[in-house]
Amino acid sequence: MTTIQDVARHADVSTSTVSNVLNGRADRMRPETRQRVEAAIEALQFRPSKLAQQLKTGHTPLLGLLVPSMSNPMYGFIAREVETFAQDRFGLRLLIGSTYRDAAKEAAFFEDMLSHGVRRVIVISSLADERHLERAVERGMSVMSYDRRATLGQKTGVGHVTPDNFEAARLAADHLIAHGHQRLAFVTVSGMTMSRSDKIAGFRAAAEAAGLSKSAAVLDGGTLDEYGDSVIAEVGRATGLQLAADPKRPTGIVALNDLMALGLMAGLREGGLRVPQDVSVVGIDGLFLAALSNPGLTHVQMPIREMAHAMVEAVATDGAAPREQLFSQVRLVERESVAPPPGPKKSPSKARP
Amino acid sequence: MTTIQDVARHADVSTSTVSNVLNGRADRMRPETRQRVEAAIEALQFRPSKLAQQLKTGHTPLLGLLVPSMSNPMYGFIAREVETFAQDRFGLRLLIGSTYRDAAKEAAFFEDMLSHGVRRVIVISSLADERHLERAVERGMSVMSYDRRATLGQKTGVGHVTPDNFEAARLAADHLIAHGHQRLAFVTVSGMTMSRSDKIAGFRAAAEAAGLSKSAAVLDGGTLDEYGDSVIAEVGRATGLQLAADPKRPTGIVALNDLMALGLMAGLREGGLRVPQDVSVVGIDGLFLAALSNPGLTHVQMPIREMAHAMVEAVATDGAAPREQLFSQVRLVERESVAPPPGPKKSPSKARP
DNA sequence: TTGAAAGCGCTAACAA
DNA sequence: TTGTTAGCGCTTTCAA
Repeated sequence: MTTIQDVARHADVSTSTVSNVLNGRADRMRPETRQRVEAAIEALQFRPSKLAQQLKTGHTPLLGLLVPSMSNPMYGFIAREVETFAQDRFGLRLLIGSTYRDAAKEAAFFEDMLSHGVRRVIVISSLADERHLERAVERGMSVMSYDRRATLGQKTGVGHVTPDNFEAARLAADHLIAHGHQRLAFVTVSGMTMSRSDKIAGFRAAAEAAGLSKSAAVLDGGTLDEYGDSVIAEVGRATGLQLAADPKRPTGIVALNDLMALGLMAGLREGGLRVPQDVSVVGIDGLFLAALSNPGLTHVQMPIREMAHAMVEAVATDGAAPREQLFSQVRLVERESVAPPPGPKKSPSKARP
Repeated sequence: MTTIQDVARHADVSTSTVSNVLNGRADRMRPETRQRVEAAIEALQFRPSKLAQQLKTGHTPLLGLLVPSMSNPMYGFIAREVETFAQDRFGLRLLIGSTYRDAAKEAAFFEDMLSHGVRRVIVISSLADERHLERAVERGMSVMSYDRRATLGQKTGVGHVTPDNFEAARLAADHLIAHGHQRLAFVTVSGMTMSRSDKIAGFRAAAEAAGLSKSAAVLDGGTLDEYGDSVIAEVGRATGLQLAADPKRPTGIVALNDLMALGLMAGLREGGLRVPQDVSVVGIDGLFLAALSNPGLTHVQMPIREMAHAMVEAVATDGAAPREQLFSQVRLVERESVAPPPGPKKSPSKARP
């Protein structure tokens, strides 16, 4: 491996001179010297070891990203946006880890990041508390958390970026209501997270505003095991199957997210129901896969890219970018999974009971 | 930050003694000494800096993974398997990069890996030549390439793991043929890669064996732009739409991969055709998403996890594991996207012309 | 059984 | 304008 010493020798200068050209301090030397150094670098194909640079400076151009599972298309998309932006804009490479929603794995990731000298981490966690994140901050890390609001009135070193989950679910429920649905349901999985409760609140607010509180239910489809990605679709499918067998089922359903909505549609179909003729479904997220489903899934699009960029900016510019952000640009994308409710119902225009 | 010096001072020993307990050489000291050191480590919450260790030893417990795009569910799945296995089995963390199928980005990734001291890299590349990989090997890297066979008779430092693409496509085409299809097509995108040509060969072999060569076509759906993941589904959809308008269209289609198959089905549907009543579709890959589509996508399942593990093993054990492997355990998973061809056709049992 | 010391490749005072 | 030098935190001879 070529070192800075080799270059110095080759160019007949000292290592500090080489270091100076490496670090943009070429003004401190004669142009001729600089050229000799550059020629030597080129000739020897010298690439400074980031390892050594890091050891010396304490900084490493690495960004840590912790997701529940990389194979979940949603997290995959976020990861891609984070990686591309971090690299193009700040020259940061991405160190990624899947936690499978396991606290021990999450803690181990932080330990490793620390010992690797990584001081910037973005976390998508569904863990109940944030204490391990706080501890990382105390140890000198800059950490941004996705999809969790800051706990009210609690000062923290951890920054937060989150979409407007309340509004997203409200929009989804409203869309169903506007089509005349009166028996509504929000389908989720076991375990309450901040974003889930925000969505539920949004869903309930829409129902209430339409005077439908009594016929709006929140359905818990079951537990997510460690692999939480294809699994969430499975939970959706099981729920769909169950719903199909229930004569008092809702006619309009808001799903926790797109993957669950896709599973739900599959389950409903397996149970002999048609979407949207028998049941309407709305997802939340904005996955491109929603455009491929049959029927195309109507969903609420979250500003994923913007949020990914905001998180990168926050950890990369330490302090210069806002660390608490709510992204409210959620919008409904209409496809074919929503229609008026079936049967002898009033028409949408006079749907109020 | 706590250093080995702090620990040594706290335990009243030398740094070498601390280093010895850190590296499992506790036999070289009195149990009492060892205990003092361990107590100090615990008390100070000391975690050795991997940075410094790396600089000294030249090894870093990092694995590089280069994929075309992390947001492609297929690559996301591979990435997850690679990461989990590398971490659980070898304690390796994952440094990941998306290339968007761009040669410059790919080269830059290798440069960075090198300067970070990363010596193990797994690459999923669709670039035409492998010279940049060879160069990395020459510079001391251990690299495994996915989905590309070694070029025949060319000795190389780059290892290869690939599924049996020929067999996968053959299986898919055979399945269609067994259902009585006579007008077959393989739908792909522009640009030939090794795995694509293997699939095409397998498809053709099946057609030929059934005496259907003349009515088996290879369709190029168009170019993949830099974002090649949702895009491949778009290409599929466009192709489906086009096919729907063609009265001489094939009745049985093998898609390059599952994502393309999903897009194809959406396009066919948009064009007014029903799958499988009008056109049958078979995918290749084994994405869990295929189970959610409507109709459920029949596809050929590749042994992704096994291949991911094999690649990790090959780079992690340098030399101890085989570096050239073909995974032949491909199998057809039947769902609902295949049926006998429509119209006044012979029945499947006497389909041979 | 333990410690002193050299050095991995680099940066950045400080000197010259 | 250029060079000398002291580390960054660790591992590993070699000596005591």
